[in-house]
Amino acid sequence: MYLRALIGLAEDGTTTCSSEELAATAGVNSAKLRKDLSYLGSYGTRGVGYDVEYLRYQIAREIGVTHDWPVVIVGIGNLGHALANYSGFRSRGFRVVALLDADPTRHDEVVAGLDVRSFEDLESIVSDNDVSIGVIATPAVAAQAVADRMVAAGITSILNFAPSVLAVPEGVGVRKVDLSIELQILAYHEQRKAVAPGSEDAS
Amino acid sequence: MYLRALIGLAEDGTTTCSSEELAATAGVNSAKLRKDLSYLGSYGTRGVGYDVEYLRYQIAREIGVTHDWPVVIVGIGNLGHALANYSGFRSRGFRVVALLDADPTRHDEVVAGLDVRSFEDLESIVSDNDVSIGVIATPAVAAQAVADRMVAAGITSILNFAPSVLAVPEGVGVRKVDLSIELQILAYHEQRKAVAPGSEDAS
DNA sequence: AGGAGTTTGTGAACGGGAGAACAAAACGAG
DNA sequence: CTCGTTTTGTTCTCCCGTTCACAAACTCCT
Repeated sequence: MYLRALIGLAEDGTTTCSSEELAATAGVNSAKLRKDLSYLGSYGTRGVGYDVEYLRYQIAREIGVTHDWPVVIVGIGNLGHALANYSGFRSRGFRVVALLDADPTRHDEVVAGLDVRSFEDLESIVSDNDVSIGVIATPAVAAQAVADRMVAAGITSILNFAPSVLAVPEGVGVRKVDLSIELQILAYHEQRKAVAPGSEDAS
Repeated sequence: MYLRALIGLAEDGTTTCSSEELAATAGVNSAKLRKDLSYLGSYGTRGVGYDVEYLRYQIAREIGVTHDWPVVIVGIGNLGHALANYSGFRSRGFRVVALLDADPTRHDEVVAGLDVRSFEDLESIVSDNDVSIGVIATPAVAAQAVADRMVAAGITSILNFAPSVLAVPEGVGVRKVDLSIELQILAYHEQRKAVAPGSEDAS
């Protein structure tokens, strides 16, 4: 998030910024921002602030966006389709090297300039392209099997969009994004507002 | 998440479950699960466990999924397209009532059985359908303007997929989902593994 | 009926993140 | 050179979520 904010500031022509400004742009408290940055090193100048370009480079280096990360996406339904086309991945240093789907009827399609290939090709794609990150956009029932296969093929980080809990070996990273749970959280607060307008729930 | 897990158990024919089982299914600690459920009330039976159907209904009622929530999606690019078609929304009680885009060249399209309409129609759609939840799937530069317009139209909960911090008045709920930040977090841990294999960073 | 075995609900301890506050450092004016 | 101003880096404190541990409560078997 700080990197995003810094890129925005750089595009606006800002060369120097204080923790207060950067924190406001990123939407956090300035003390928290300074503490977070201090874990990376001491890249600010007291009395002056942070050099936007320098800090931007340091954060980018630290979090690894200087690399180009190859990614495979499994499950080319609606969501997989959108992820394959999502420009935010490319601009953040991620390169989608393959789209896989278990359904043979989808293997004719070309999505985002890539052939949709058979899930059976996973192992060769992973080893040929040195892929370490996989994205699961399948239905929930298939997610665990896909994850197992990914791990066996050598993938060590998984981004899971299926609404299921994945069991993976030690050392494999998993992050889960559940689109409808986010909406449910909003709906919950909406309901609270409607049930007890302006007052705390006491039942 | 607990509701998801309960639905899964119900589909498997399970009628009763212990906190231990449900916690394992949902991927959390059993003590945490019991404490979370205790905030809703005392719906379990000591020595027996929880009745799956009963608990399922109680959670559904509490979080508001018994309602049918109308939703508008603004920004019908790749992501908006996928969200409009995403079956997970419908099955969780959300109904997409309109798709809006500021680009007139997109107004011809029909996505997920709905016409893509002009962003100008926001106010009438919101009042006609009593919409309180809006989804922003626009580029980052447009997000704040869309949010302002949504708030003015009467929307009180916003799910933001654009990578920007939204400023909204008190009382308006905002949740942010940033797809590429999730990948960046995975890439960060990947880099750490590569730089210091099997050892802690000490620099 | 009574005891053994389970499982919930909750009080207490632990850990970690977030904000307030302050010392250290840099810069500029006189 | 010195003093005042600004802003970082860091410590201290507070608060909240998580986990442990145990009493209360329920079932089943004898």
